[in-house]
Amino acid sequence: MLTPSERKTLKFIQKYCMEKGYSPTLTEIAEGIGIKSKGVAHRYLKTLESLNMVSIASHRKRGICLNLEAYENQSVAPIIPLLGRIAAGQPIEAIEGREEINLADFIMNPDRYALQVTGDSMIEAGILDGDTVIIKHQNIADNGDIIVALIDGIEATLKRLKKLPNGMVLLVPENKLMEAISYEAERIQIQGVVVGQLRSYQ
Amino acid sequence: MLTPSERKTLKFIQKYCMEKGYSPTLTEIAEGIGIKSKGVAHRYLKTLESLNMVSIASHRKRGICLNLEAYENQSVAPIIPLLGRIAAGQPIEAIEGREEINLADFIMNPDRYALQVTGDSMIEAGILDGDTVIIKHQNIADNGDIIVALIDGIEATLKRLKKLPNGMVLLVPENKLMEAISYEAERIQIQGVVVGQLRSYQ
DNA sequence: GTTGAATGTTCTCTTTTTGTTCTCTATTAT
DNA sequence: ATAATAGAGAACAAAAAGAGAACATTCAAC
Repeated sequence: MLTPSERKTLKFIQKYCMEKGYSPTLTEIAEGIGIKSKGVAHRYLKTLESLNMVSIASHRKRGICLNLEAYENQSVAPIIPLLGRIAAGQPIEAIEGREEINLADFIMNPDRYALQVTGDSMIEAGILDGDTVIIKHQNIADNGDIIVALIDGIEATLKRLKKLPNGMVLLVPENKLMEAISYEAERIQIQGVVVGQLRSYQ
Repeated sequence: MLTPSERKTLKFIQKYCMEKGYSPTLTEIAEGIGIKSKGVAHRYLKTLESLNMVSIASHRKRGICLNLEAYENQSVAPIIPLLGRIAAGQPIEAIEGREEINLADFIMNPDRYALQVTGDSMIEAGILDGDTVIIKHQNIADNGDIIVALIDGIEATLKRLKKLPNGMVLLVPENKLMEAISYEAERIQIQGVVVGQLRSYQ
């Protein structure tokens, strides 16, 4: 059984690794758990190692490795429990099989990047002013995709793509107050396709 | 596990390639990660190559290639580059300061969980059928919060909360086709507050 | 082709940061 | 009193970071 300080140490390491992608130094751990001595932090770490909670690459800097099996219940990976499905007028319905979602799967990929959306042109597609969209970098897109389009090499805009049979493309806003505009295909350069969207209410 | 400098190098290359469409030179990498020596940059690159994160065409100029597959299953921090702000009719505007978004911020706290939304009751708030919402578990909420409400201990629903002065609470759907319904406060139990929302288009 | 600037590669060196191992002290529960 | 838990901090070893020189190779201009 862990002592409170050891538990605190483990929690700190978990959080740090999750946020940064690499493990903390002894000094950072000491600071993180509110003590001044890295020697003490080292001692806690040794205990955690002897309990197989972590493994430590000797003398390597930032060489702490969380032992996932021992700590399955603690979410170390960017995973949150997916409790179920909520619909108006129903109890929350549990989802069998998938019990958690991994945010990394959701959007992480090296050719993805994020853009913050300004304006209301896509509100009827559920993309609001201030939302963040995840873009996959690619130069072609399918009909109906929401794309980042570069018009005449200058203006950038987020619109739904519609290819017209006559070599024109239509950029369709999802907002009744705005008009779709058609362009000659040569004027439009596709910079990427929206593959995800997220919003924070905090 | 990568050292912070190696990670920084990888991130820089990733961003550079995304923006320019070709890989940076050693001098550019050195400059990009804030050091002066291209020899050092080369050393980091060699480490990344040995970890299969990138492949390097020997002696070729700008011969760095990101190794997508290896990068994927690597447990990296859930961070993606935030390239800028997109508004209709403007070039993409760079955001100073924040250059990446950390998905872990979304979910760091252990009292968060996810729910998949069914139904259209919140579409005017940009929460569509099939979206996932991140819920912070708490029993009280402020006026205007979007909450998971349990009605009479049975039905669960996602609505915006409005407290009425007479001890009643109003659960307001964000959909013109639906009616807000008021309940005696005792019948409503708050299960959590929506702190985030995400959607995948894949 | 030849040439020269730009770039990649390989080193050695120094400095800084970090890990490891101690010893000493204080507090608390049994 | 004793043992377990906490903490401070010194001293040393080792790794990582960085600078920069020297040389090799490309590649584009001539």
